[in-house]
Amino acid sequence: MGRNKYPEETVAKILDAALELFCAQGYEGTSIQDIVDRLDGMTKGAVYHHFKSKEEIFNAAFDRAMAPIVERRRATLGAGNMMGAQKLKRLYAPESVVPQIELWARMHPAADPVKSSRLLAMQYQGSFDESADGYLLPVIEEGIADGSIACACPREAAEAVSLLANLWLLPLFRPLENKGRMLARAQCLAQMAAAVGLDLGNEVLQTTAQIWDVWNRAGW
Amino acid sequence: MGRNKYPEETVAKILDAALELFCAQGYEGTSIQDIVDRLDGMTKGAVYHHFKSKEEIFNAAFDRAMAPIVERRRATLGAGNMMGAQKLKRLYAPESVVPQIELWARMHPAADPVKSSRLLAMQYQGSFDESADGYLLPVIEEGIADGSIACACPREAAEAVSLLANLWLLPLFRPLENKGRMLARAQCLAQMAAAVGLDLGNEVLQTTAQIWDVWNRAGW
DNA sequence: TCATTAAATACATACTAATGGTATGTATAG
DNA sequence: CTATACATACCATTAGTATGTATTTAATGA
Repeated sequence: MGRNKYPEETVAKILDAALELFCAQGYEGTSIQDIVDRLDGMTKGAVYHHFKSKEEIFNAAFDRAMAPIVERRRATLGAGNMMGAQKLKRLYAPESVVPQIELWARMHPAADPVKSSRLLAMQYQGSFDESADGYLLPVIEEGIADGSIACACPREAAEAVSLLANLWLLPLFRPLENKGRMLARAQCLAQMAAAVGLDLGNEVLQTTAQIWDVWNRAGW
Repeated sequence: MGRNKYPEETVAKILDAALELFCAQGYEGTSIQDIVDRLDGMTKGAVYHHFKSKEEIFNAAFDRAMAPIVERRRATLGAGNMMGAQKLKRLYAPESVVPQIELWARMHPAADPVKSSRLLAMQYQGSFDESADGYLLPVIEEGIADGSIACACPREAAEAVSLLANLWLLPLFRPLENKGRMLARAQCLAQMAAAVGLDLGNEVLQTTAQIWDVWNRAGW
């Protein structure tokens, strides 16, 4: 076959297949050939025409999947009529978190830290760069500036809360027996956050309950 | 060469080389051949005679390195003359933590979550299984039983504190600019722990300062 | 506006080097 | 003599590359 009129469809197919496989089998557990095999009839040449390495495919796949979530959050936080403290609560309200969870649920990452080590590293780094530095810290600083938040160590609080929210509250890479334990984690996190000046809001428990349901509805 | 009179020396050499390489270059970044090349004259046959897979070498290397630390901690916590609260403080006192840090400092893991993703996964899993379930939760429960600790969510507190201590306070896989920021993390962690009933002790800041020094003395 | 052509693009095919692991051979210790 | 501690030779899989080919698109000219 020669060239395709709509190469972006090919790219989309590659990224769809890659995302699913990387989630289910991990980075090292997924070969380029595995991806190619899901691209009815296409070959490795197509893949390496559009992407220069496995690494690039991995990043592109997740960037693409995350893009709508990121955009949504940007829009939510962009509104100028909220104080910092309000925005903080918004960040952990169902309407902000659930779409993200639905994405993760669709992606079905393997509940095995070793198999998912690459994903785990991504989430770990993202907790600092994207969550903490990217939006949580700015919101906290906004809150401090407008007087709605009193936090002595904004950066540290942002990092700790992000890390706990992403790698502990969400049971992405380790199974969690039941809803009760997840709610306990949420409660615990909220208490710890409050101790450093961050009120995550009363909705956190509701949010968590919804997360659990979304998670399990997806067949976990 | 035929067989060696002291095969355990061979095993030790393999594990030493493996540990260093896995830390510096990561799991996937280290090939069996890399290890073999450090075993003056020996070949892959030797390696695969003593270990059945790369995975097994990885685990054995870290188990061996951690063994004295684990033993030491067991001994410390075994003493029956301390209350739970005391033992908890002991866990975060310099004499308990510094040996562990010295080990990590010798191992020099790459400060790059992706390169170190496998190590990160190990630490992540260890934070639950070894740290939280292994010794922190038992100590907390002991403290609750003897009345020295009041903690409403022991398991959750143990997990959260372990995770933060291992993956955040210790800057294993991400560089940390200066001592001040590390102390700020310690302070923040102590505050958060206190909020769920865990008093890590006044020594935590001292411990952290020492950790920083050990870390940097090792050429970070 | 439309045919012609040149160039860029979208793939397919064939290949390479490196890798984890295995099968098997051989010398030595016990 | 047998089990063990290696060495040697080999294999299948993998990420990635080099190159070939068909088709789309852009440029050209009338």
